[in-house]
Amino acid sequence: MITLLDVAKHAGVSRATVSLVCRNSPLVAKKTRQKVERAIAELGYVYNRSAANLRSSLTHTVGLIIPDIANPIYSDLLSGIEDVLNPLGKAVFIADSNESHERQSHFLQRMLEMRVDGLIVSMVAGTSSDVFEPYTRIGVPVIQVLRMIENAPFDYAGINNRHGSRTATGHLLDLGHRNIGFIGSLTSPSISHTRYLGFCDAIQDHGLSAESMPVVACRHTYASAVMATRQIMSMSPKPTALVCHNDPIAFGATLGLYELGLLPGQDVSLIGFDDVEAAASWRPPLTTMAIGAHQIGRNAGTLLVNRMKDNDLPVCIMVSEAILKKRDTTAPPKPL
Amino acid sequence: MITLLDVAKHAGVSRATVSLVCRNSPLVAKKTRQKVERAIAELGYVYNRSAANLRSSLTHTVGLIIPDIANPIYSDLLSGIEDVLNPLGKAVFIADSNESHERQSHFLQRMLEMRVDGLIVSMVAGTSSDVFEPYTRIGVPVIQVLRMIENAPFDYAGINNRHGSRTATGHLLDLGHRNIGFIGSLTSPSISHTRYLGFCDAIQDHGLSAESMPVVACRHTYASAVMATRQIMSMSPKPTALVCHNDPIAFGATLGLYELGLLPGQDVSLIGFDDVEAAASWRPPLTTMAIGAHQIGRNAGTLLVNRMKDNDLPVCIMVSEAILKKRDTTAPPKPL
DNA sequence: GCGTGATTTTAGATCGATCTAATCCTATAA
DNA sequence: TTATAGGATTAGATCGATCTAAAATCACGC
Repeated sequence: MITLLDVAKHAGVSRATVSLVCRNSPLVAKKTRQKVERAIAELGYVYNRSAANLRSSLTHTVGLIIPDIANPIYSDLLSGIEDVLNPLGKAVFIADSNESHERQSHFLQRMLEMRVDGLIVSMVAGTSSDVFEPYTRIGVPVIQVLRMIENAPFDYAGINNRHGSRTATGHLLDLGHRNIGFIGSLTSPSISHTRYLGFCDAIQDHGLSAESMPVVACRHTYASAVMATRQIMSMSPKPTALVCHNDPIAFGATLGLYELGLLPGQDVSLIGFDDVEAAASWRPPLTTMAIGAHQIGRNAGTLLVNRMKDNDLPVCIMVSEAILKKRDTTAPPKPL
Repeated sequence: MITLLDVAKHAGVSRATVSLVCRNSPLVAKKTRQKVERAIAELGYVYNRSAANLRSSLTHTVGLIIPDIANPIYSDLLSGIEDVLNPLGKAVFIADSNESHERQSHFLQRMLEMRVDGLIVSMVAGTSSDVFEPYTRIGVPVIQVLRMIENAPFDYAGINNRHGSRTATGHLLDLGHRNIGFIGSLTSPSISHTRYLGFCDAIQDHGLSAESMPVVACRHTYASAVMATRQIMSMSPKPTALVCHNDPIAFGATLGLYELGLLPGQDVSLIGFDDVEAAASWRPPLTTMAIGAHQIGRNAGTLLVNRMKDNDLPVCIMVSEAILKKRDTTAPPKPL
């Protein structure tokens, strides 16, 4: 195995110099750098990160733990995070907890052992802030993203779910709907509940009773959403519009409506949440609340960068507002 | 920072013993193990993987590079890989090349530097086997999955795309369709072409001319697939059935058909490829070719395990057959 | 009590980088 | 010619684990 020493001998310099070249240090003279780079190429030297990490305090590695790799918002989130961190030479390592506490703590442990410079986590529902204690003890910053623990001493980047949901519901009320159903999520109950509160806010804003509106919940599969739609459409008062916890559920709901012989946007209005890539190209194009997952990723990345510079900063909570994307699944209710 | 030495002192044993405990060695006596484990807990010791990796030859880490984290087949693939590797104590690190050669080689470099024990890669279209040369030189095994380079000296786990596509097309022909369109992929042109060849095989099996059948291609977004569908349905001969490169494109095609006022499975038959989770719960449930991505992941994991045991094994190509999942989007052509 | 073999434990060298602080150049000014 | 500043380079210690081979301990029969 070729090491720094071999390269150094071959280039006629010291190990220290080669090490500086590998790290693009401005200290080393142009000529020397070229000489060393040639030697590296000629010998086929491969940098050993374990050795580097052992000696230095930074690993230039950050961990990202997400609860569901199949949910498209997380690929947007990832690209936002990488936008900020890659230019700084940080590699982002992704792990999918799959909504399992066991898997989540396994990855937490592993990432701690590899001494990540920081951790960004969208945590499994019901996570206690205790699980991050080893991180705080060692001084590794933790950033929460999209999901958060109340009063936990960690930065957070996410959106205002309650207000977004209120806006979504308000949009339907403004169109004239008076019987509006809510399809929540069993998979992320906490966010779903917050969005339900926003739903109630809007209903009450219009002087109506939120308690009388039909509510169901489902999991994040089309089959589950189709079933929930069938269920909610048979409840009374029969809804003329549906607020869905997120876009995948809204997609399932359109399929459910098709099956009932109802046209989304004509017979029944429908609004989603997240504005995933597929929402605009769905047929009919889905009205939804854009959360800007990419930007949230950038925010999380920035929070981490700041905290890596100075871990004594006060806790920072960055909450952005969701924006209504009016497309074709919402319209005034059909006259009887 | 607490090290092995601190734990050793606290427990009244040597560093070596603590090290053995950390690695669950059967060498250490039960009593000693408990003593050490207590010390670890009391001191809040965190294992330092960089130090371990520097000294030992294995890092118990494998790299996985995929081209599109948003495609659901890769989450199935991942879970299959983890099924095999996690029980052996290997951690899988995922990176998304996003179909970019630059990103792919960046991750290849990084994973090599961290000395992964093995690499599983679904490579960007047009990748040359040269990019893996550093891996072979150092002796790190590389496994190709789902996508492969012809004649490259690496193991492969995937499916028989040509035969699967032939089966899919044959199914439509058996139902009586004679004008069948093919919607290919611009994103993975190589696989798409192979599937097109299978399409032609089936057409020719039935004594028809493949050249006369309408063919279009699109990207992996619903919008692109909707447009492709509109396009292909206006070509002549007007197809009564469509073979789609994969399920997401087939989903887009159903949306396109709805928009044209055509019912999938009644007015026009439709078959996908992959059998992603959403296919069964789609409305109408999508007929497709199941590739068993989870099992392919297990196969890739197994190939890697074998090769980690003995890197002198001859190259092994594991090609499984896709299975027809007959659901509701395929039916005999409508009588005129 | 002692030899024997199996089981546990350990000392000390080692992996390959980075860090610190010192030294070596080189160019310019006095 | 020499002093000096500043840039470029380096020697040697160090990070925290694992490995090897040897030593210590234990169990047991004679």
